[in-house]
Amino acid sequence: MSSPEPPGTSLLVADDHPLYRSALRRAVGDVLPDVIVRKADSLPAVLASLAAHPDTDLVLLDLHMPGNAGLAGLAALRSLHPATGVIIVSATDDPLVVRRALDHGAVGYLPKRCDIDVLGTAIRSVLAGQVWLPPGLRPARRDEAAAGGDRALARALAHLTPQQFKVLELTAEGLLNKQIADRLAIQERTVKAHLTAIFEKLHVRNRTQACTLFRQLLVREPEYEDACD
Amino acid sequence: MSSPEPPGTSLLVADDHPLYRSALRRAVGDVLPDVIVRKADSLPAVLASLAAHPDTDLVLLDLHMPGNAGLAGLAALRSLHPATGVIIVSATDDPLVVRRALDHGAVGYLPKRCDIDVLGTAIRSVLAGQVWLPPGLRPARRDEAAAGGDRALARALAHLTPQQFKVLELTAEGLLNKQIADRLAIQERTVKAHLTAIFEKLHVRNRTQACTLFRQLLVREPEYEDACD
DNA sequence: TTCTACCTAGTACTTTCGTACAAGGCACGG
DNA sequence: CCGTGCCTTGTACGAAAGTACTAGGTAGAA
Repeated sequence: MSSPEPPGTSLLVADDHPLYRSALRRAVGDVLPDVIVRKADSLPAVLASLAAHPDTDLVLLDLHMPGNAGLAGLAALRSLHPATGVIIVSATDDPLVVRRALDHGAVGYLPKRCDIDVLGTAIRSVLAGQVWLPPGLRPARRDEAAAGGDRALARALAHLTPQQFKVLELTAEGLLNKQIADRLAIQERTVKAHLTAIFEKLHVRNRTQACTLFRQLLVREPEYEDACD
Repeated sequence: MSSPEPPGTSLLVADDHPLYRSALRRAVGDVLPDVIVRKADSLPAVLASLAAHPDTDLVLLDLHMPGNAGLAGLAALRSLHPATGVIIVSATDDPLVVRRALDHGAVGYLPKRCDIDVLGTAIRSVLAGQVWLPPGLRPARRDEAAAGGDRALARALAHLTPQQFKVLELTAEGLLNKQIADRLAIQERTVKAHLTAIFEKLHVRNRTQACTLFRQLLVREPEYEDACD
């Protein structure tokens, strides 16, 4: 606690809104000067950055950005980089969304309108290995027993390999096996092999049911009146 | 306006919570004494009641009840009984959900904690042909231009025949054509015929995509702390 | 009655999906 | 080096899905 963060700590800010992303990055830089901060504006960019810097300790992830509709991106991150922590940054403060994010392995949840000092507190807590939630949402942490199917879903998704995850995503978009094969530059037979493994891991019997499960990850963006950008 | 409701007006209260259902029914009876009020505790019960009483003018529909996850029940009602008005009664007051309900043909939205006199006002407004929303949610009515894909989805779903709707529901549950056929006591070929028609009406190419569209109707129940029952 | 929409079912066919079993290449950690 | 997990592909097959066209029965509306 006395040495807030080790020198090698690195962090990734993922938000598709340029102004907010910059503000967030600057805020982090102010609060934690010794931390390396990178940026990404889309989910592919996040994955690319993590691939290039596997030692990244923490990602501040916007729930809604290109290539990431809802919790799917979080699940993908958790599946690909289990060792990297994820704090969700979202305009939503629906307790249900918060709890689902935690179920899927987020270690923090940051409403977008929080203060800078809160930001610092949250990041330090998380780097210290704790889960951080805004004060108003703390109770959400407690109904773990009453948690819906998201726990099981998260566990199952975590067992998917990266390629299987991609196949599942494309399947959920309604693509044919052949189309998926073309997109991934592999044979259709390989797609089928992946799907068979996916079905087994998710405990479903066909692509429609797998699609249903995966679609539960999508969280709709609430539409607010204030057009502050 | 001077004669609030015609003598033959009939109304259906659909809520799976017995206490709340009774309270709602009594409240309606107090406010509108000349109205026939029926009750239903599940979506099948609602459909059965409407089948028995096609002249029902208005349904007070809970968004979450057995057989009805989210907006699917509303869409089914609108598809089967276009002439019957529907007021959504829900614990949710998410503006997005409100607007989606309106997109799918609801003519009113009633938060569960509203006063009795508000209830009367709402019902009278709706019976007079107006759309009624609680004061705090009126703005939601205005962003019709910015409406998401729900308008198009609602239009497409409204064109589905009752049987097609059932087939789509079962398909979205991940059932095989054969299983759907068994459930509906028809031949598998007939199921396929329905599905082909459904795909065309929804402008999709296979069951996975149709399932995706239909699943957009599901609205998650927010989980509140108060366990008042 | 005639028209229309819906539900149903048929034949015949192609395409897609999914499974079973086997196996080579590759990267990584013990 | 060896084991392990992942990705890939193969063969072969059966099951399911989807299309195209036709058509009878029924019920309600014009």
